[in-house]
Amino acid sequence: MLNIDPRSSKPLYEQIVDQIKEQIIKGILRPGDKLPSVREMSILLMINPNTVSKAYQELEREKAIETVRGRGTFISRNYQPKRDEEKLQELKEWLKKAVVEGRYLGLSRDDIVAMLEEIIQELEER
Amino acid sequence: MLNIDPRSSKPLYEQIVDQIKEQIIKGILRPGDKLPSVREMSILLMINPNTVSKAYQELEREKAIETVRGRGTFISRNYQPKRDEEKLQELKEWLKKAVVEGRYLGLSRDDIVAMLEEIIQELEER
Amino acid sequence: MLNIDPRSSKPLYEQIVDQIKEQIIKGILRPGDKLPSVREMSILLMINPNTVSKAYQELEREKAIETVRGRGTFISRNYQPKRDEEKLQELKEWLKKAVVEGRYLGLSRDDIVAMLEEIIQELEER
Amino acid sequence: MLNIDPRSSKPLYEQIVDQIKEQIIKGILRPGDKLPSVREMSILLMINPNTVSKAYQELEREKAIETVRGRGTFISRNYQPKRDEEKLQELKEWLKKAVVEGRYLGLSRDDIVAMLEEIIQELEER
DNA sequence: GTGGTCTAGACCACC
DNA sequence: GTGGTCTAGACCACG
Repeated sequence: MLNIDPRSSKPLYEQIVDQIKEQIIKGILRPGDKLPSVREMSILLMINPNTVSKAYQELEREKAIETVRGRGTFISRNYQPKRDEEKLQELKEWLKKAVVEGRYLGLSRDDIVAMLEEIIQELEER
Repeated sequence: MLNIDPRSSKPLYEQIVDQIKEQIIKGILRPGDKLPSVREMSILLMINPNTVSKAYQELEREKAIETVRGRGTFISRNYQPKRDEEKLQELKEWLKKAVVEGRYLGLSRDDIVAMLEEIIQELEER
Repeated sequence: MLNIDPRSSKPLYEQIVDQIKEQIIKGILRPGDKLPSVREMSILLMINPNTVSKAYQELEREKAIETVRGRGTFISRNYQPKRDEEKLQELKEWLKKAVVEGRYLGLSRDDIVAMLEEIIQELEER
Repeated sequence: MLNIDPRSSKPLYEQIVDQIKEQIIKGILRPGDKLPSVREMSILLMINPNTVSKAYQELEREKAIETVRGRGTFISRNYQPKRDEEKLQELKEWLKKAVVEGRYLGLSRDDIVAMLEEIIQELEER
């Protein structure tokens, strides 16, 4: 279900967070769906439970998932996007980094826009 | 000249690297321009010379700058972009992260494309 | 395990890099093998951890080793050699330097070729 | 006559030393030939006279050139190669470095030997 | 003057 | 436990 690479420089917990959010966007995970428990997930991914726990906490903080005591963890039903200036800033940083790097790789302005659109396409296929 | 935030979670040396690359793309720094010496820059930014040195070495590795022994450090004159599959992958990761995050912030597909174009615009103003 | 000479003019970190690469080629270190941690190695070699760290980072940049977060550093499993024009040029420089020097030492053309073959032999004994 | 690159990581004086020795081997410079004075050379190469001086001193130490007071500097006539264990060791280091690097670039044993022979060829063309 | 290397010692994020 | 970052301060080669 998730694809974790322990050799990546991206922290494990962040890989989990990002991929779960991606799957929610894609519709693979839907509101109300149950996530594996921390313990199950840690076995599935063969990583430390603390790491999974940290990922879940982060997702809960962002209101992407909800924990119901004694029942488990679920994709949020009533998720309401709200503008978060900080996140928005972060988002722009990523875009800028991509553009600067793209320029260095010899990409044209259109190349980069096309790439972005392709990525959006992929995420919305379903 | 550079805008360093010691409280950011992004390492200081990486902030330096990113900003210098950004200024090169923007044309603020031009091929052949001399950068402040490691010592000067460390005073300007009020950080340790070793940190500046690390940033310069990283930039040199990426061929963005060149150091001339005993003379100083300069923006590369004949930089030739070359396709680097890995860097390209990294770039896509950033874009994807931006898109996923954008969705979570309630941005539409067009919002994000518009944001990207705005960022490109800013970088190419000159 | 490694043989470091603090009096050599070759930087310590470079000695480490070169020797580890040599041991990988020789098969003494094999893909998946764990390297001593930075701290352990620094104690083994009686040098500063930062110096070991610098060596490891350089090796990682060259994809000779991989670090797994919180677990340690390992010889890369799936290293794929790729042609690198620059490295190749460097390599030729070393050969040329050896040839010129050899001539000055009174070695014949065959002497030098024999020496090279002997060195290759040594590296491939296992 | 000489081809100096101030941006190279190889020290200027070493570039001079290496190239002069190379030209002697190639026969471009012959025993008895006069070298430009330190001052002339420094102007030719547009570098600091001290740097040229350091190169000449090194060449003289290696008995590749001789200085005749008031007359100038000349390629040695009576150069007698003698085995110098230290130099020999250095030479082997270069060869080894080339071999290790070559392996990493995916070169076969024969590739490397062929490269060496090609380089010898070039040096002996005249 | 320049950058490169090294040490000692500290703090941090991640697992 | 792991490696990554940063500081302070030193020494060195090079030009």
